[in-house]
Amino acid sequence: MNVVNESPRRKELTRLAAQLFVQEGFDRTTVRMLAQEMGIKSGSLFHHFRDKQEILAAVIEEGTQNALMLARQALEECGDSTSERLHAMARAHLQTLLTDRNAHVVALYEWRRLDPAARDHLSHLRDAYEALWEQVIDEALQAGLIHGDRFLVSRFVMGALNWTVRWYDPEGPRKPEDLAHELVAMIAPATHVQPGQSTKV
Amino acid sequence: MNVVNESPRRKELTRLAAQLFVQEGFDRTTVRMLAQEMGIKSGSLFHHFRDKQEILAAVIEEGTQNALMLARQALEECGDSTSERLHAMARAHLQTLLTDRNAHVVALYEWRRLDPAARDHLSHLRDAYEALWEQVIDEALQAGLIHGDRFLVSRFVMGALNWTVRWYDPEGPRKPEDLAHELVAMIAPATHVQPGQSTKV
DNA sequence: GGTTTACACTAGCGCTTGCTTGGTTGATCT
DNA sequence: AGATCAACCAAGCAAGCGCTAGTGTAAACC
Repeated sequence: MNVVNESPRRKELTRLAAQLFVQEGFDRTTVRMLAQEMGIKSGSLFHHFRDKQEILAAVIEEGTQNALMLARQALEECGDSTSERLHAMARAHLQTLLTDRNAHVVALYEWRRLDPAARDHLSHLRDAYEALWEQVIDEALQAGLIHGDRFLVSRFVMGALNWTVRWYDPEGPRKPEDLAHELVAMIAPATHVQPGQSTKV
Repeated sequence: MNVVNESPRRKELTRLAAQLFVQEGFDRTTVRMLAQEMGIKSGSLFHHFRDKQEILAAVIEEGTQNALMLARQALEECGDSTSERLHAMARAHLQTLLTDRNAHVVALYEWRRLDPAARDHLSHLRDAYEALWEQVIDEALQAGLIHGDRFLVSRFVMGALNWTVRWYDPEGPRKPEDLAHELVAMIAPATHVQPGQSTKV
């Protein structure tokens, strides 16, 4: 059984699984549905994954790794100002929801279906991501850009962002950039944003 | 089959079902588990509900009706100022999450498990609740209390609030009142809050 | 006093589930 | 040419699923 490695085939299967998990939910997605989507028979599935749980864990790990990487990259590439860093984080978050939507939706909705071992492992990844947010929010608090309780503000912001998967329509007129702008404007109204952009209301 | 009426027995069963749906998720909760929790045999369950779907719909309807009622009541009882109305809505929302937690978590997490007919019926209820929010946010926008896009701001606020079920600990030191205060302070920092309370930071 | 109603029971049908088993294929390596 | 190995398949098992049929019983109603 090809349980340990990270073959390209396994990656492709993980991507397909994410799509099905979003459409049907984890519990309603049967191994036979997964196999069919992948163009193989259900028995063959267990050559790539130890069990159904491991497919879920693979989907979530993939998505979270990706988000973490993109957020770190966004922070490195943006300017030093606190306002720019807030923007960069919000934009990166929303862009991953756009480009890597399935894995993220699964991570948000099916987290509780993970068994304790997988949950423990993956929560470290998630904590690393949330730590990035808390750090940037800390900076914004110290700079007087936003006000309030560190813990509560970061939870509220994460909530507002994560909730977007429920209503955001990538085909609509609003771009991730617009949402990020609006969110930062909402919590830090006095902010001067990136050069070249006016503070729209 | 006692499918139509709203017997007290049925209400009690709905409450128990909500608890199990939160613990296990809808799909993982079997009719046998539900029956055992209710102290009856699985066959007897179908005297009270047509099928398993109907139990889910009952749970969600109960919770949403409740939230809508409490929000309307809160708006009637609070003062006329926009700031007070914002506060009242946030406080009411968080208090329902505290007192009627199970039904709300089910409504948030298991919405997609509803069949189309039930979803259609219940979405009207939910829309009525969200309309209350949009109305209050509209007032706040017009009063210049907060700024931004009407649609986006209300979605962000709903997200921040709904997300609280993921991290809020009712046993902890923070009261719903505190969260409501902090949220309003975050999006409307210049607000003068209720008499007798200082703007804490 | 007979009928209806509400609520519960027992027993199990028909089907689906995650997963296993034992074996085949075709490419790659030595 | 033989060995190795990932990838796949056909067949099916044991368990569990939602739900039904038919029955019992005590209280409520006419």
